[in-house]
Amino acid sequence: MPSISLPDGSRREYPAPVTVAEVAADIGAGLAKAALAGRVDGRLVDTSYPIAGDAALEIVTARDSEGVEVIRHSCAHLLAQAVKELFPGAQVTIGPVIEDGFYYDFAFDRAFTPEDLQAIEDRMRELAQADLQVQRREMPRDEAVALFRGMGEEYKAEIIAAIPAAEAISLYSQGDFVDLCRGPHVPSTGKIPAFKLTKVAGAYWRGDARNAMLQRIYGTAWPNRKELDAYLHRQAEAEKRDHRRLGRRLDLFHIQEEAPGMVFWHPRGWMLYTEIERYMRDRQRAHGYREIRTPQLVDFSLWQRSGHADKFGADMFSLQMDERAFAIKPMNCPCHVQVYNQGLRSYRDLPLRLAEFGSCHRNEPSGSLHGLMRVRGFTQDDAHIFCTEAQIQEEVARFIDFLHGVYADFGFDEVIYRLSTRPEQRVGSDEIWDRAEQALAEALNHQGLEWELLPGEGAFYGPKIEFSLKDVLGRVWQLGTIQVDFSMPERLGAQYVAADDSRQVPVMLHRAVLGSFERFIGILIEHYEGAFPAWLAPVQAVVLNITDRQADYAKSVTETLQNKGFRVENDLRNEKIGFKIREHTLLKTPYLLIVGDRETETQSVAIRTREGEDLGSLSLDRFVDLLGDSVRERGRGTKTTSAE
RNA sequence: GCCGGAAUAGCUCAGCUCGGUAGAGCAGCGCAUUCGUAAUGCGUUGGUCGGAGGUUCGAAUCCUCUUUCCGGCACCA
Repeated sequence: MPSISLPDGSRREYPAPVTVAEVAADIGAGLAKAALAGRVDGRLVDTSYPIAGDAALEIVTARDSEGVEVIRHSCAHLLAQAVKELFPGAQVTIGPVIEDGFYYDFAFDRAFTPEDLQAIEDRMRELAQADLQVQRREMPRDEAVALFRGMGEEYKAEIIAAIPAAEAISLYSQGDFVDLCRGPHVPSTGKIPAFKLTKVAGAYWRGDARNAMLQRIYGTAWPNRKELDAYLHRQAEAEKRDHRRLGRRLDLFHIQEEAPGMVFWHPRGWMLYTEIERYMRDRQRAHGYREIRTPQLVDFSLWQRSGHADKFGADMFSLQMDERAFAIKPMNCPCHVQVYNQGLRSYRDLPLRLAEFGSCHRNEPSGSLHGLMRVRGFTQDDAHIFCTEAQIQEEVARFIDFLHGVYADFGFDEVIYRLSTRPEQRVGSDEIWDRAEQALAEALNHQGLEWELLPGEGAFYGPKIEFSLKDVLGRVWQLGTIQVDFSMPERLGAQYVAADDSRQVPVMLHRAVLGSFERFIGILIEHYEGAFPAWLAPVQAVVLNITDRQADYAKSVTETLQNKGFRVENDLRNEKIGFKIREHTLLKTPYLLIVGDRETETQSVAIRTREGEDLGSLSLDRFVDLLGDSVRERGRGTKTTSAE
């Protein structure tokens, strides 16, 4: 006698057990058609799920995010079914839902071609059209292992064999296709309305590089054609923001074959870079850091003592000169300890904050290089705080405040916090790790921040907090970090004299706000789509004359603004004003100052923003104020000077 | 590093399937035009087709190796 309560608070009584689909039909024909799954007492189930007793029920449709996930998950199965029909030799493995879509990994003796992909997608459409019933059944584990082994599905059998023997396995079938799955799934293949296969790529079995390479097919699926199109449009928009493309178009930097993973900065890009560096230097000083500079090339033995050689020796650029081995520094920390070690330190010197815009090189795997985002030569806004254990929490808290201010100045306000704890390969005792992990967790809690735990993701010498932010497209980028290190100071002999005259080993906090300048600039380019706020724009304003008659006035305007410290250029070419406006708009210069006879006479400038807004004619003094304000507000500003 | 794809003028791309020593638009350069808010017109320069081998009478095109890039995977001190 199930009594079923619904989200609107109403209640329905049934004389006998009913399925989710039956309740949906009872409520209305429209809902019955839209039902993709159910949520019974909080648990997601199929629409065929029978409810025997009293329960709370929600009908899940494509309007719910879970409903969309069910569609994507079922679409992964549809993909697997199509592949098995077209390529019986392929073995199925796993097919999870991911953001905006799904993928399915197949073991196959060759790679799928783009033509295969098209054929598979066509077949999926036919199968969806056929509206095959999706059926769920359960089976004891060992029976399921035997079933899949019998079908030649070794990978699937291996997955099932890893499930505890006592658990019943749920299988889903549609047509002749059967797959192991937890579910739930849509009731029939016709409920997968809009999908597209997007790419094919290799992926390791169980995500481990020692295992076989599988063929992964990616796809996206949506409740309707319109949402699918909107998604594809978003993808195309994201592509327009690609920093590699904008980097070339805006003449910021380039990378070439002779120096893979290293950046050639052009004047405009370097202006942006040095502006950011100047800002960071200023902020750092204000937060009690002292800047230093340490060597690029250091005897290999230092890296052996620091422990880097053990774990990363193969990924360091090293060379042999005059029977001595050197390495180009991959990190700054061991060098910073050398600076710390000069002279005898007192507890009164702590905390000692040493900062360096440290140029580092790492031989990153060739396949991981990606524009400015992953390079082999980069510069960190690095610093090491030498302090006592008792000072850790306060230092971490101060750092978090510092970092929040910097991110806000760059126009980012959504920060994501993650705490990574001890990895398998590490230095230092468990007791030390306990203390370090706890100190970081407490600092986060003390600041009232919500954070996520990443077990095993810490650095080899200590746990870390990672600070990520969301850009304008909602993509998450990891930038800042603070790491507690109880090991390296000891390994490298750092000491201080405590109040009781004893010799103690300081704790070292590794920290960075932006991470690498290269990567951060890549993120900024994409976040702003190259339309940098005035304080960062390589050229803040450009003066355009209408005819040669105003050339002298245009030059004097340019000079006046340059003398006020602004980055201003002029464009005196004999071109139509519309042409010049178009060019400088495409170069995303914040302010276009147009001078014709009228402006020359009144000693003013007609201002047009890169957004196409006409600010009218202003006296030069008033424009100086306008630009000055625009620069001062940095990335916290309004629409005129930021992305959108 | 692994799987797959790509590399042709400064940029974006065509030519490659079916081998006969390269073509467009934009940019650049020259000339005319002096024109008030997103492309003025005409003319013109420019490439040993990523590199090295091979097949062939002949290779941008076919084969092998290699470098780099792109999309994933793995890695990321």
